[in-house]
Parts: sequence; C-alpha cells; structure tokens
Amino acid sequence: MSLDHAILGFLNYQPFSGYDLKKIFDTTVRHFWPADQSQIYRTLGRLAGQGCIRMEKIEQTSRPDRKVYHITEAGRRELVGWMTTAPPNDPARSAALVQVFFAGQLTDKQILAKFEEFAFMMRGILKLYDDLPEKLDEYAQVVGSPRETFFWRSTLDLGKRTMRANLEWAEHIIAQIKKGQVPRK
Amino acid sequence: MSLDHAILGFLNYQPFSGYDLKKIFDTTVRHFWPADQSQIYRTLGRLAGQGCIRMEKIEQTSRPDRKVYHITEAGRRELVGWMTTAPPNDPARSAALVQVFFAGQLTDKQILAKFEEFAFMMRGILKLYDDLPEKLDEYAQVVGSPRETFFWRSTLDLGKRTMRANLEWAEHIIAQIKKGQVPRK
DNA sequence: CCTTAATATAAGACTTGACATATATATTAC
DNA sequence: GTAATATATATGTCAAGTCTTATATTAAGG
Repeated sequence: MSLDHAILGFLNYQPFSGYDLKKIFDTTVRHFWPADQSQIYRTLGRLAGQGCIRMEKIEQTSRPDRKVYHITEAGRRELVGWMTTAPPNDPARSAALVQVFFAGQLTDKQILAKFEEFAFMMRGILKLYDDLPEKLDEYAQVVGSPRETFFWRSTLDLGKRTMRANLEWAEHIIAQIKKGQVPRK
Repeated sequence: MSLDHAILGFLNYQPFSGYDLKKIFDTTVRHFWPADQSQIYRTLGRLAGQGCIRMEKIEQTSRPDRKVYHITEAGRRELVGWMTTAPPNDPARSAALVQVFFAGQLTDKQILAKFEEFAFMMRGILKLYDDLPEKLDEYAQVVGSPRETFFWRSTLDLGKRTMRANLEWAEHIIAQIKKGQVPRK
C-alpha cells in the first residue's frame, strides 16, 4: 500500500489533482515507485472513501473540471503512522539476475554480449541520474523546503551508489570472461 | 514471465517435481525471484499445456504420488530464446525509499531511528549472505557444474555489493543527521 | 487544414503474485 | 498418546499493478 502513502506524502505538501500527481510521480519517485495513471485515480477514490483525503471540485470552462484532493487530519495520522513503521521488505525481483543465474547454459560469446548489454544500460541509467536534480528542482521550488529536498536527493544518492556497484560487478565479470576465468564445464 | 523461465532453467538441469522446485527456489533464487508454492504448481500446469515441459507420474505407496516434469525441445528453445533477449527492466519498487523521500516530514529523532533500523537490517542481510554459499552447495553437488555454480555465486556477489553500497549510504546519512547537517526547515 | 499534444478523469480486462485452505499419509518429537 | 512436521498436489480468493480504451476541449505544430 505504498502508493497510498506516497500520494498522502505529496498531498501533505499541498493539494493536487490526479493529473498533477501523475506528472509529479513521473518526475520524482518513479525510479523506486512508478505509478500507473488509472491506479492513481482509483487510489484517490479509495482514499477519499476512507476519509484520508477530501475532494474539492474546481470547475473550468475551457478545460475539463479538476478534482483537487486535500489531505485530512485522519490522512496525516495515517501517513505519519506508516512513515514511523518498518516498511514491508520489497522482494526486489530481478529478471536480469534470473538470466545470470542460468547463464552457464549459454556460450561464452552469448554471456559476454549479455553482460556488455547490462553494463551499457547501467551506464545509461547513471547518466540519466546525473540529469535528474534539475528535473527535481522544478518541483523543489513549488513544494519542497531544503529539509524535504535533502531527502529527495538522498534517494537519488542511493540510486547512484547502487548503480555504480552494479556496474562494477558487471565490469568485473566481463573482465573474468575475457581472461577465460569462467569454467568451461 | 520470469517464473516460467526460472522453472525451465532448473528443469534443464534435470527433471523435478513442483515440490522439489519449491525447495530449490527457496534455497537459491528466492533473493531475486521468490516463488509461491501455488504459483509454481499452476505455472507447471500451464507450461505443460504449452508443450514446454512433459509430465511423468511417479506412483508411490506410502507417500502421495509425484509429478515429475521434464523439459522438452520446445521448452529448451523457449529458454535459450529468453536468455539471449534483454530482460524486462524490473521496476524495483522500494517502500523504504518512499519513506526516505518523505522523511523530511518527520522529526530528526524519528528519522535517525528509521535509518538505524535500515542499517541494522542491512547488516543482518549481509550476514545472511555470508552463510548462503553452504546452502547453495547442497544443490551445487546435485545439479551444478563449476560453470553453472560460477554464475550462481555471481548473483550472490551482486547482492553483497549492492547491500554494502546501501549500508554505506545509510551510515553516511546517519552521520549527517548526527552532525546536524539535515536542514531544519 | 489536419494532426498531434496537452488538459482532465475514469472504467474494463487482464496478469502476477500472495495468502489461506483442502486432502492424505507417515514419521518424528514431546 | 498426541501433536507437529514432512511429503505431495491443488483450488479459491483477493490485492496490486498494467494496458487499453473512452470522453471532451483547446492549443500548437507542420
């Protein structure tokens, strides 16, 4: 139910519509909690039903009406309660690691190609992370105090550290393959 | 559909029953692809229907009958085809990072408690990883050649590197909190 | 002029995975 | 003696997430 709490977290900054939230998710937390548009709307409906948020209809003439959601006291309590509780440990499924686990069934050439592809993608993600702070700043000005953006940047920092470690791992294995250190049988 | 291919991966070593596979999953790939018992059985049924595996019924007197599954040529083609294709990038959801992202809404004391809990858990996982090679060896003797177990250990190596990077990150933030380097507002 | 993108919300259908429960017998532990 | 554990497979149900499509208007680009 992290989506619920991520939404509450943003609404605790200020009121937003589902449309706003989708854009915010896509530029901030999508790297560790992507959210589908339809799921955001459905969750907003559910949270409203639970009394965690309150809907305010804003009528517009030239555009579709907006439904702006405000967090309630009950919602704030729910948010803080969840935040101060240990998070469920997310299983972290990795199809890539499944492929690595069984990689011995492929030829050396195929394995090398696979790991070089991994390394290529990891470098791409690291580059992408370098450009993120600017995108975060967009919302930092609207929503975030220095205290809040400190932790926004911390999540990015973890992403970089993790990705660097992954890249080192991939490069280490590539080196082993090239040196012929992978057992043949 | 990684579960399908992980099952095919194991059946390509040798035939197994659903019961066998559940135990194997729990001691090998569960750290990056946990599998529910009921899902394994249902997937075996589906793979058999698709012709990727073939069922052999082994009758037992004092115990329930076993259904042992053999990989077919079609299954082998499916496996290699998937292995040599780029894996779908798994979203890697992290409720913990959602909590970090919004941590600025908590007090310094609450934040410190949270990160120390993270660090504690990460150290626990690292210790757990140290004991894993012995458990892997159980199956390594039955199933794995040196070539195969080389990649088994590689997945563990990535887990360790990633977890070490995570721990360093948590410790870095704990130090920042203690030094009062988290903005107050 | 036509098409695409942006603004805005929502429902339908589907897949994956999680959790509980059912069934049946033999062995092990207390 | 009784309860728990191991062996072995299977169904029911639910939650979470993904993908597609529907609706309606305006502005911008080619």
